[in-house]
Amino acid sequence: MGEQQILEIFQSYREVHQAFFQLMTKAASKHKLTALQFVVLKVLKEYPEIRLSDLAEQVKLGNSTTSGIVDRMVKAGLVDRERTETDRRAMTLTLSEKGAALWRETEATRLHMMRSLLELPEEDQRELHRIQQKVLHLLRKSREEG
Amino acid sequence: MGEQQILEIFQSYREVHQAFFQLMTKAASKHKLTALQFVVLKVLKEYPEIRLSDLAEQVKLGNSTTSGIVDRMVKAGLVDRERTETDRRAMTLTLSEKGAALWRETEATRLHMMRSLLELPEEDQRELHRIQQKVLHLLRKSREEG
DNA sequence: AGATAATAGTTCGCATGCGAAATATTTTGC
DNA sequence: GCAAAATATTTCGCATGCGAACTATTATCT
Repeated sequence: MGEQQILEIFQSYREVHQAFFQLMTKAASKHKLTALQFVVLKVLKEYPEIRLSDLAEQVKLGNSTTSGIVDRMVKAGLVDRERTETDRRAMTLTLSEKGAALWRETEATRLHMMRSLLELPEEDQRELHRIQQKVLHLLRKSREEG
Repeated sequence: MGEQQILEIFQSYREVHQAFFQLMTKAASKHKLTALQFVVLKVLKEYPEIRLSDLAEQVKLGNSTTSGIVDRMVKAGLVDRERTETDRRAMTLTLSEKGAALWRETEATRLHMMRSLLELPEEDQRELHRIQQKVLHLLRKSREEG
């Protein structure tokens, strides 16, 4: 596989990633949310009282990035952010009343957004997952080796 | 495929994309470049006198994003940006002497960076490409349908 | 217990990334 | 040939995204 092919894979990943992101952005905007706020809303619904670092882990983002996203949601009144009782370094995140209500309103939008994606055959999903893991492994190995 | 699986695919794409990006960032930083400057350097080498919109097309980015990237490269003295003779709306982009020299210096780094990636079997590359196209198609269809 | 190390979040500086609006130029319609 | 539409790029506002530096708190080591 030559340099050209590698660059093409790199760009094809960015294309798919951005297409995904734009699809979610469009869906989220119906509720005056951003794509990541849409995702965070779901995580907070599933994991009440989650810590910021655990949320970051869930959404596969760095701490500082997640902190910013949460901060904007707190300012918008969607999330309550309080110091954790048992560890006063940490923050406990919970959906506010407004956030929980908004989550319920987004359900139809979520299903509608996913409609087309459901068409990807199970077989392809498995293959995609398998190769993704392989690629991730190679990339991480390469990164470690410097 | 449920909502959960879709979100997982979305995140796995972001993970691979970011791993790629970080690998390139690390390689590029050896020459005091960013990942995208690294890519643009190569495109400008291959397509001298390219227009900004054609460069944007090549790297799969929007015009405004590409404009910013090029602007920083012009300020760094790597790229010459001039009004196109035949169409004074457009800009013609070329590597400067400094940019061309830097490009030559990056060759070893490029090859080194790609080393691990070359291990992905041809079979997997083809499968990956096939499924990527399918996913992209589904995403675009979904986007158009609103 | 007190110094030291580790951990959790936030803030900062920088670079993407987009769409919308603005500017300059060219093309089209009549 | 001139008004209107189309096109190329830049600028703007906003939201990611990262790592490094900073603050506050907790854990560890002796």
